[in-house]
Amino acid sequence: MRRTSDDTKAAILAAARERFASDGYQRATIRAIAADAGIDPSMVMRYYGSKDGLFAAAADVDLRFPDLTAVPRHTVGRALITHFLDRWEEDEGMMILLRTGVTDEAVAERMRGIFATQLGSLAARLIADPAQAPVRAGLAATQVLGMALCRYVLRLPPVAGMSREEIVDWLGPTLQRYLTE
Amino acid sequence: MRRTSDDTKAAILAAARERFASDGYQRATIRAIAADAGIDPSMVMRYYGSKDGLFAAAADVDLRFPDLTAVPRHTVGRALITHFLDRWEEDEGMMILLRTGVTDEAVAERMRGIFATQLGSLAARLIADPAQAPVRAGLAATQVLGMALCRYVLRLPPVAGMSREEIVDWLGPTLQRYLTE
DNA sequence: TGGCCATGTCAACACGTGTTGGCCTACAGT
DNA sequence: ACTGTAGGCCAACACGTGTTGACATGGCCA
Repeated sequence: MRRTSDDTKAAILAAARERFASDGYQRATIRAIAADAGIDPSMVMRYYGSKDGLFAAAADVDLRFPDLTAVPRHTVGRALITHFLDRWEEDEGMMILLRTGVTDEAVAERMRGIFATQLGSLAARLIADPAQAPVRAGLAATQVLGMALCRYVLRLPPVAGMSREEIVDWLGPTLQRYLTE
Repeated sequence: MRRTSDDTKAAILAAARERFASDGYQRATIRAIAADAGIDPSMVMRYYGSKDGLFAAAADVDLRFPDLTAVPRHTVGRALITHFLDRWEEDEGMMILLRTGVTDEAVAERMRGIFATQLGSLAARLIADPAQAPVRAGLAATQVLGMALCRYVLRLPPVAGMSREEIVDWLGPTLQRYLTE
C-alpha cells in the first residue's frame, strides 16, 4: 500500500487544525486543507464525512487542568496562569475554540460547557461558599481568556511582547484574588 | 420621491451594523442586510460600493474615552470599567470589532491601533515611568476585553448574570492596580 | 499470474455568494 | 402634459464552495 489510511487521516487532521486555528471555520476551506495534506478534497469527505465532522474532530480539546488543591493555596493564581500559558502554546485547539466560538453559537456553547465544568469545579474545591464559586470562576475566565485574546489572537504589541514571567507576576495576584480572597 | 437616498443609506447602515454584530463578516450576507433594510441588494452596492465598503462604514467606531485625569486618582480603575460597560452596551460597533477582529487581520490591525492610541495615551498620562505605560495599558486591555468577550460574546452564564455593580467592584481594583500601582 | 480491495484522482453538480447592467416608475419642474 | 432624473427592482453572471459518484491503480493474497 502507498499509505495506510490512518496516516492520511492524521495528515488531514493536522492540516485541518492548522487551517482552522489560523483562518477560523468559514475561511478554512476543504480544498486548502486537502492541498496541505497532499491529497484530494474528496478524501476528506471519505474519512470525516463532512466539513462539520472534520471540525468536530479538530476542535476536540481539553483544558487538562492539574489538581490545584495539591499546590500551596497562596500560589494558586500563579499556578493557574502558568498552566494556561503552557496549554495555549502547545495546543492549537485553544486557538480554534476561541477563533470560531466568537461567531459560531455551537462552539460557544461548547466553550461554556468546558469552562463551567473545568474551571467551575476547580473553583468549587477552592472556595468555601458554594454560591460564590461560579462567579469566581467566571472572573478568572475573563482575565485568562482576555490575556489569550490580546496575546495570541489580536497580538497587541505590548501584551505579545511580554515575557512569561512578567505575565505571571502581573496576572497571578489578580487570579489569586478572584479565586481565594 | 418615496424616500430620500440618505434615509435609505441610513437604513442599510443600521441593518448592516446589526448583522455584522451578530453574525460576523462572512456570515452576514448582502442579501440578508438588504432584506432587513427592505430594499434590493443592488442598492447596497450603489450606496456603499462593495461589501468591504459597507463594512468599513459599519465598523467606524470610537472608544470615546473620557479624561480620566479629571477623576480622583484612586477611582481610576472603577471609572474605566464603568465607562467600558457603558460603551459596550450602547454601541454595536464594539461587538463588530471583536467578532470580526478575531478572524480578520485588517480589523485586528485596526483594533491594535485603537487600543494603542486611546488606552495607551490614557496610560501615558497616568503613569510616571513612560517605559511602563504601554505594558500597563496592555494589561488593562486584557482584563477589559476579556470581560467583554465572556459577558457579551461568549455569554458565560456566571459572567453574563453579574450586575454592573458586582463587575465594577471586582474589576475596578484589578484595573486600578494595573494602571497606577 | 489473476483478482480484489484499499487508497486515491477526476470531473462535475448544486448552491450561495458578491457584483453588474438594464429596465422600470414615481415624482418635481417647466 | 411632458420630460428628466433620482430611487428602486429584476435577472443574470462569474466564482468559490461543499459534496458526490465514477473511474483508476498499486500492492497483497490465493
